Amino acid sequence: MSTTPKTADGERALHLEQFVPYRINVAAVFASRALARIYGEQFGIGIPEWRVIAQLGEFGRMTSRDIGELSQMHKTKVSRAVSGLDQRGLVARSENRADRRESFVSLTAAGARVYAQIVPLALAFEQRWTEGIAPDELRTFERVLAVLTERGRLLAGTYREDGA
Amino acid sequence: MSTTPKTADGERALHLEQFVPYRINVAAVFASRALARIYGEQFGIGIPEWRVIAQLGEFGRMTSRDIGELSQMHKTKVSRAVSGLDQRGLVARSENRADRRESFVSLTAAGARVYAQIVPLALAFEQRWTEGIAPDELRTFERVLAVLTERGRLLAGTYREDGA
DNA sequence: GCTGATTAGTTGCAAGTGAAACTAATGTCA
DNA sequence: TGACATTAGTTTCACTTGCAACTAATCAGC
Repeated sequence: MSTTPKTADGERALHLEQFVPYRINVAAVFASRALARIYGEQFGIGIPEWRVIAQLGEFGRMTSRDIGELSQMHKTKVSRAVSGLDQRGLVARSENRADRRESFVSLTAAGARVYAQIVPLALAFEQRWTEGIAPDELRTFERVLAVLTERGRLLAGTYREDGA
Repeated sequence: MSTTPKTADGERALHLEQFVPYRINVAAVFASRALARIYGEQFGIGIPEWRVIAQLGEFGRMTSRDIGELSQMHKTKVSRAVSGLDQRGLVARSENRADRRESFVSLTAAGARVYAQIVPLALAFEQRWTEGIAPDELRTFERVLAVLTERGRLLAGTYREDGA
């Protein structure tokens, strides 16, 4: 694939359309946009809200801090997403008497219904998106993706989107 | 890797941390952040500006429309990036007498110097980022990424970020 | 148990974003 | 030639975002 092109003076040249950080970004934008359509148009839910719902649906009651850590979101993003979902009655907050700084967030019955409706749509999207790709190639893809994610986290520096 | 987990009632369950659209997004965010550090801190340049410079450095004089098409950016994003770079003297605009709606954009000498400085840094980043990954695995990764990008473009609907 | 550091979460603010409307120029077709 | 559609690029607007500052609560060490 990349044949390490060089300029006349021996320097390696850059071709944006082959530059992996750029390419992964473009792919991510398309995937996000397609997914956002699904839960945006049909449920009026954005990506941060979706991530909150997904975490709560999977793990049950948890704090905003844990939601942010698991879903890789900045604490302000989590805060706003939870507030919005709370106002719309999809999640409920309950005080933690043992530590009154934090509060537990959980899906309401309405929120659980939304979760149950979105999950099959999300999985169907992933299915259509990766359809026809050989399973072993997909596994390789996912393995490399995991390496790049972890190394990217380091190269991005001390910053973590959960705010620490 | 993904063993297609199911819930008690036979429905496939969703695990966000294994959900490919989510994972690719997280990886993209880390990569963008790390790269943005490089040309942000050292050159005061953001991602859209960087993409404009990269295209002009690779292809020479071109219109904003073409820049947007090649670098997958919305025309308003291109417009703002070009304006900013123009004000800072890194690009110049020249009228196309044959079609006065559009204008040609090209790197100035200063812009070309910035380009020449950033390219090796960007390539070095990519190198560090993908270091240690077996070449054939990386090729598979890139091939699958290309498929996902193209299919994502379709699944995202008629929308194209270049505005058409 | 008191003082300073840390943590969970919220809010103000400035910057960035895309959709839609807009301007100016060009293309199309009768 | 004239009327209408299309295109390149800009601007306006509403919305999202992350950072920094903030509040309230808990922890650490003496």
